[in-house]
Amino acid sequence: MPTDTRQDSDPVLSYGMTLSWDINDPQMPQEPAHFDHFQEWPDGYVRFIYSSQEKKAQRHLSGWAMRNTNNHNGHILKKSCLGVVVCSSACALQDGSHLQLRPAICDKARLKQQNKACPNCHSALELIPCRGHSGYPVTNFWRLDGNAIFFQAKGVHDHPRPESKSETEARRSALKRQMSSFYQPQKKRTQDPETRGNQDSNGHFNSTPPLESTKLSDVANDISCLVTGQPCLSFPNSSAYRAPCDPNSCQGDIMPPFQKYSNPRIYLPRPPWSYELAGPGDTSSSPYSSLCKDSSSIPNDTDWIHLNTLQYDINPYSSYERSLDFTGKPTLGKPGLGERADHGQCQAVAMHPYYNPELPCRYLTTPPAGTPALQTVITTTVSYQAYQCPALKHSNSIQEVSSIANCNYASENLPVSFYPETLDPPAAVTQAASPTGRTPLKVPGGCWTIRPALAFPQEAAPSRMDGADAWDVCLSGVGSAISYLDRAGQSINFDNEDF
DNA sequence: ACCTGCGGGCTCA
DNA sequence: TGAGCCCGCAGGT
Repeated sequence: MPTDTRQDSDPVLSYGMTLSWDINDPQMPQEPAHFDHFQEWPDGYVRFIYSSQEKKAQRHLSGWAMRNTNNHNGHILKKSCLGVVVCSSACALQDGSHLQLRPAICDKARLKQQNKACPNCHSALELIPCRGHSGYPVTNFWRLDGNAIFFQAKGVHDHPRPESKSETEARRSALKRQMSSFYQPQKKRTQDPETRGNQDSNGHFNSTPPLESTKLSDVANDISCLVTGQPCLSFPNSSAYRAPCDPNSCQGDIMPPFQKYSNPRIYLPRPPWSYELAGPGDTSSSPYSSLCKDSSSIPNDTDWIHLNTLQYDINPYSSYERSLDFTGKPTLGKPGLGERADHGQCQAVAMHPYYNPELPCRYLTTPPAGTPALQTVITTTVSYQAYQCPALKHSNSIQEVSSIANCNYASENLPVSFYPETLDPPAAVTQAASPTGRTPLKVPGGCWTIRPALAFPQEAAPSRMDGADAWDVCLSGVGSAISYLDRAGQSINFDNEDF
């Protein structure tokens, strides 16, 4: 039975955190009185206790791309984060967003995934490894004990969120359903020359061969990177996309009823913020309608169409979490990049925009020698305050950046908003901020913000660059976030012709 | 094809 | 010894 709202709405008071235990303890808390609601995006040094009946917990699911890691303990399942796949050139989509693909769990599949070119700029795709745990990937531990599933996370993800697992699964299942009805209409359509090869003036996709000459399975795999049922980038009725429940807990679970749309063959990712899209309902004038007319314009590799714009991990929550005295053994910081050579990231350090030394970024930062691991030195005071989401393009203002990112955070990364009474984002934010007693204010346009007064402890370290720069660089999706705000304030207007 | 869990084995501190 | 990683295998979807 889940804990009451109050408990879960407070990271500290989440039931798992109220009890003192460690995943490695010989004896786990017996007969837990309460269970936490499942957290799809656990971040920070958190612990949860789930019911053994919780399906997602049973499957050890996570929004993060976690791969199994052998810890030589049959009773404790350990998983480490794979990070996120991005374009090596960090190319911006027309709306300013960036690729944030979910790394394949399978090593082979992941290599294959990285060998693909970014269809947006034809650069290589690169894997940003997670180094959120003292230079190592964030690890999650699962342990079944009695009627409880104990979950413990160690580390703070230092990369954007990938596409969630549930999104991927839902998209694939949706794709399966669509593929059956796809082939016939497509076959007919390819006989119509007017419907082919005229989607992209840059030739990015217009050379895509007809599906008849393309393995359907390939198409399926590629399209599988499209999102779950977001039809043709149009939002026929934005209200249909408003999450009927918390977007965090329901990511991918709540599938837009795409079947009802007239042309459901092409699905584009549902950006995180699509949950909140409440703009003018009719977007039938979307430029993407042209794409929808012709499935032959489906890019060979549509992985890139993952507009995870706002999934940057700002995590005031995590900062708060890190201020706790974690029961785990502190881990001294380790050199980050140097030890990552085996991950093939050295080159990325030199080439990858995310690692650009001239562009201070969390991905680049290496814990200074002698600096305690981040989880052990947190004294971060997260000052929640209202901040107005700016409605301007690509600003260098850290405040604007952070506010945007936190808009997302507030709506999506709060592991506390899993209750019907918190389904309303403002309510969720309010609850999230409640530990500090500070309540965010609603921003015109429906964007709720929580702005941390301080950067992360890492950023606060002497060796780290100015926090504003870091924010500015790392939050590469801000452009699209702002664009979204623009759109939200006006109308949903996707105009990426590359689609 | 891919995900997932398991487990052997290696390196390093 | 513990942590982290790599790899292969098997079962499932």
